[in-house]
Amino acid sequence: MSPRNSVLEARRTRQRIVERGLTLASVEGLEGLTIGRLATELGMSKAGVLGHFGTKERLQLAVVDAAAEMFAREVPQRVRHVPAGLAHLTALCEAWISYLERALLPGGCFFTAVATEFDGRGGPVRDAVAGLDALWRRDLSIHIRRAVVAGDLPAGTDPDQLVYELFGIMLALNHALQLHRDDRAPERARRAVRQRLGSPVPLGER
Amino acid sequence: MSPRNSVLEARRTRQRIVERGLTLASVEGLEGLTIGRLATELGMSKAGVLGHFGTKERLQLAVVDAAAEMFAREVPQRVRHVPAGLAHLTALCEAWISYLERALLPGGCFFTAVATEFDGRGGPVRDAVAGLDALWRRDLSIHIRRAVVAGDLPAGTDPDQLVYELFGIMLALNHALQLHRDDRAPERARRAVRQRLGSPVPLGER
DNA sequence: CCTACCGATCGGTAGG
DNA sequence: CCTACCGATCGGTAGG
Repeated sequence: MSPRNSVLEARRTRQRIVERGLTLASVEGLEGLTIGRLATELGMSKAGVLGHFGTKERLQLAVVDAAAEMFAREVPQRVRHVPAGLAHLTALCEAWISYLERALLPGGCFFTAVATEFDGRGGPVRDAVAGLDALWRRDLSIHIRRAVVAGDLPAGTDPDQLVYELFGIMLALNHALQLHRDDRAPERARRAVRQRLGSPVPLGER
Repeated sequence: MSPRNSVLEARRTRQRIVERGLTLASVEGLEGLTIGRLATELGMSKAGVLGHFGTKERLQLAVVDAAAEMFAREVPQRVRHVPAGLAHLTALCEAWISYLERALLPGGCFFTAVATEFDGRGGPVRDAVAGLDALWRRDLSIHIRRAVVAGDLPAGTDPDQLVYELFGIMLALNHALQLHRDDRAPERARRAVRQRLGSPVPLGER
């Protein structure tokens, strides 16, 4: 309510908190993300941080939203110009691998971390993560179906099976990168994707 | 030091603590495993619990050990009678799937949970988990090499690539079971394994 | 193995 | 957005 802080400035502060929270949570987890530490790192008071959200759970949900936006920006939006079907699916997988490889967040894939952290519990955070995961699976599934209809994937392809296997490839990539810092893992992920989807059309020929 | 508590009884108490700790940690994580909660659930004092380990970190390491023993008992030891090579590898994968499917621990695979929880940090707990993970990969790799030498897997097979893909299948299984309670996931895992290793020898013909 | 205690930190609130 | 504060819980220690 200080006259120096306009609504716009408050919104910017909120965004700063959420962005720092996302970075912190990727390493410490969403439960290990504490208001006190966040406040210290931002040079704010705890009450100043919490005031933007009300409760820790709503802060966690805001961080989940930010992670979803980041993933959308880095993966699906990067390839939105690629035609639907197999080409799009292949481009999505490459963008997904690249996203994990570049490690934009220090703790690796935020959703993998939060999914394993919250999968044994109930509550809105778990529901939000599960919902986003399901949405993403559906996106992949749609492109697989298109590719099958177009004859670019074998007619007998089971979309859910392929989604399952693609998820496995990416989970294994995140695991190898984060736990073993194995820099040959991205290459293995690409090989595994290629085996399932075929070679991508080279950039120059698109 | 109470005369009623022999060394043997102390060891049994220690085991009770570790077992309960393993169950708790599979849901709450190794950091979310608190000495106070463990004490309450066991009807003990905090000091009584901590006395067996000295520090929380050593309690965490004891829980990691117990998880490794459980996994060894449930997966490799169950198939130790199966001949080395492809048959053994196939049996290992089936035991691994079955282990995840039966969900002996309420939070799913302990190592997946702890690996993602600690992969962004340093310290002995992370090192212990990374070491066990590497050991398990090596076991799988050895059987793959044997199978290639015996001509049961294609000559060009890259062992590390196959280990990578098998890990992905199991990580995806744990993910689907825990986050979505998707009971068709074990079937998908089996199909994916079959595609890579071929059909297992039926039980009756072994 | 217990009671009794320590300083630090947790999420959150009151009041401005 | 701040200071000042709340009860609860954290990991850990002293002493028996």
